[in-house]
Amino acid sequence: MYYNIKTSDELTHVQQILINSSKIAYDTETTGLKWYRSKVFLHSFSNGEDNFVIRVANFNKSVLENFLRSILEDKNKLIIGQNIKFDRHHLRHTHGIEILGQICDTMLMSHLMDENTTTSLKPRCKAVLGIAMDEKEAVDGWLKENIGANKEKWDFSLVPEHIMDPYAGNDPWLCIKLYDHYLPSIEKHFRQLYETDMKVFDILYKMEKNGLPVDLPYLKSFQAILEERIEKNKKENIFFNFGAEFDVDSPMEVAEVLYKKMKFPVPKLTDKGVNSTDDEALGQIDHPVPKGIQQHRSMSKLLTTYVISLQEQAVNGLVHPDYSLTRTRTGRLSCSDPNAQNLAKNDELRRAFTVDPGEEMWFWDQSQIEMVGFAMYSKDSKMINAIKTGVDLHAMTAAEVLNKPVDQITKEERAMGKGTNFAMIYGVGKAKLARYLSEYVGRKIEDTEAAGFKGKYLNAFPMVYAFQRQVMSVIQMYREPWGHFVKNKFGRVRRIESQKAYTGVNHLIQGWAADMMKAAMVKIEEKFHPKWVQNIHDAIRLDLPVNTTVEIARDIGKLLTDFPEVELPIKYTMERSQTNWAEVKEVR
DNA sequence: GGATCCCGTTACGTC
DNA sequence: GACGTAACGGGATCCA
Repeated sequence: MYYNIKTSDELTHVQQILINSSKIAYDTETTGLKWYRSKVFLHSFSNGEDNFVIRVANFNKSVLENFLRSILEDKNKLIIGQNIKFDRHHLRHTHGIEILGQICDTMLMSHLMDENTTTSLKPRCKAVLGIAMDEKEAVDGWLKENIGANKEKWDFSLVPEHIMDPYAGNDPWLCIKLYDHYLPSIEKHFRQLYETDMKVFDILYKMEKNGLPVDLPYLKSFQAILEERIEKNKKENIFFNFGAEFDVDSPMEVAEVLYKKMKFPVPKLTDKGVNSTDDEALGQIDHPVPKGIQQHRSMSKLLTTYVISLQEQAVNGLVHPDYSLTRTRTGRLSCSDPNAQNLAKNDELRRAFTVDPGEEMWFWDQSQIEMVGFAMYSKDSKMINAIKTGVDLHAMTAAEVLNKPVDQITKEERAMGKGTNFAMIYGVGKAKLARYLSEYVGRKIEDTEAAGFKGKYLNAFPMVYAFQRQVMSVIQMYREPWGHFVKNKFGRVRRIESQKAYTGVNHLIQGWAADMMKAAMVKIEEKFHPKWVQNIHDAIRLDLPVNTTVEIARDIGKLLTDFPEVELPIKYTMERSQTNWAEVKEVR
C-alpha cells in the first residue's frame, strides 16, 4: 500500500512518521539515467509498513527540500537503498542535498550473497522472497504504447501517475524487505567485506562526482586529424591496392574481399567456424590491404569508442564515469559511460585527459600485485624468493622453464615468461596460451610449443601445479552453504559450477587483488580524504594541490602496499603530471 | 514494403 | 581470466 502525498499537511504527517522511523528505504524516479543530465521528479520512502510517493511538482521547492533534509540528513537514521549511489547523485544534482544518515545498500548485499545472477531489485525479491511485483509491467506497457508518439524527448516523468506511482511506491518497500532478509546472512558470512564495499561505494560516489577533466578543444581537433588519417588510409592503402571500395567496418565484406576476391588462404576461423578477419588473421597475410585494414581498425576504435564518445559525454569539461561494485563475478570494479578503466594506452588520446589548474594528477600502481598473490596462494618458494629479493619474475620464469641462467634470458624469452605467468593466473589452456604468447612475443607460436612451455613450467613450479589441483578439488567438493565454491582470503565467495573449476584459480588471484585495492582505498580515504579521480584496477589517480610534497605521496603509496599479513613485499610506482596524462613522469 | 528495434556475433580497448 | 563499447547483420516487429 502506498500513499501519494499531495498537500503540505500530508507532508508534515509523513515527516513525523519518517522522523520516528530509525530505518527507512529511499528511492528516486528520475528523468534519465545520467544524473548530470537529469532531474528527480519523484521521491519515495518506506519504513517497511507504509510507503510514500512524493512528486517534486506538487510542492514548493523549499518546503520539499526542508522535508528531505529533515529525513536524509539525520545522522542517526539508517537509510537503505538499491544502488543508492545513483540516488545520491540525483539528489545532489536536483536539490543540492547529501544523505548524511548511515547508508546500507541492497545491491551490494545481493552481490555478496550471489554474484552469478542479476542484482536487480525485483528479480532478486522474486527469487529470494517469492514476492513478485508486476507494477513495472504497466509502466512498460504504457511506454510501449506511447513511446512511438514522441520518442525524441522521452522520459519516465511523462508516465501517468496512476501507472507510475504504484511501481514507485513498491520499490522502497521491496528494498527494505530484501534488506531484512539478507542482513543476518551478511552479518554472519560477509560482515567485513560488506563494510569495506560500502566504504568503497562512498569513495566511488565521490570519484564519479569529481569526474575526469577532458580537453574538449583538443579532442575536437584530434577527431578531425583522425578522420583525415582514416580517409587517407582507406583510399591510399586499402581501396587503391584492392581496386575497389567496400565497407571496411564489415567483417563479412572484409572476408569476401580477402578470401574470395583476393584469394588469400584463410589463416583461422572464428569460434563459430566463420573465416576470421581479426587482427591475428590479418597479421598472417603479407599485403598492403590487410595491413591497411589493421590500421583502420585501431584508428576507428580510437575515434568512435574514445574521441567522439568522450566529447558526447562531457559536461562542463568533465566526464563522470559510472563505477560498479556489482558487475563482476570476482569482486573487481567495473566502469562504464565512459569506461575509465580501458582508455587506450595511446599518447594522442591520453593527452586529452587534463588536470585542473592548481592541481597535479598523481598515479600510484601496485606493482605486479597479481604475481604476489599467485606466489602467496601457491606458496611456491622460487616465486616467493624472487619477490623477496626483487628478482625480475618474468625473466626468472623463462630461466626456470628453459633451464638456463637468468642473465642469459633474451628479450623474447622473457616475453614468453611473462605471457606464461599471466596465462597461469588466467588459467588458460594450450590453444589460448599459444595465441596469447604469440601476441606477447610478436611471432606465431604453435600450440605444441605453447603446450611444451606450459608443461615445463609446471615441472619447474610444482607448487603451482599442486595449487591448481587443490583449487579444482576444493570446488569439485559440493559443500554448504554455497554449493561448489571458492573463497579468497578476504572471505569473498565465488560459486562455480564444478565443470568450470579451472576458473577458481583466476578468481582467487584476481578477486584477492581487487580486495587488496579496496582495502587500500579505504585506508587512503580515512587518512587523507583526497580528491578521488580514477581507479584502474591496480592503479588509482588522485588530483592533489600542486604544493603537495613527495613525502605525502609516498605515504599514500605506503598505504597502497603496506599489508603485513601478506608476508611478501608489495611495491608501488608513482607518476605525476601537471598538464595531462600523456605527460606523466615517474617519481622515484 | 520499408523503417526500426533487438540480439547475437565479431572485434578490440584495459588490467 | 575479468570487463565495456561499437559496429554489423539477420530476424522480428511495427507502421502505413
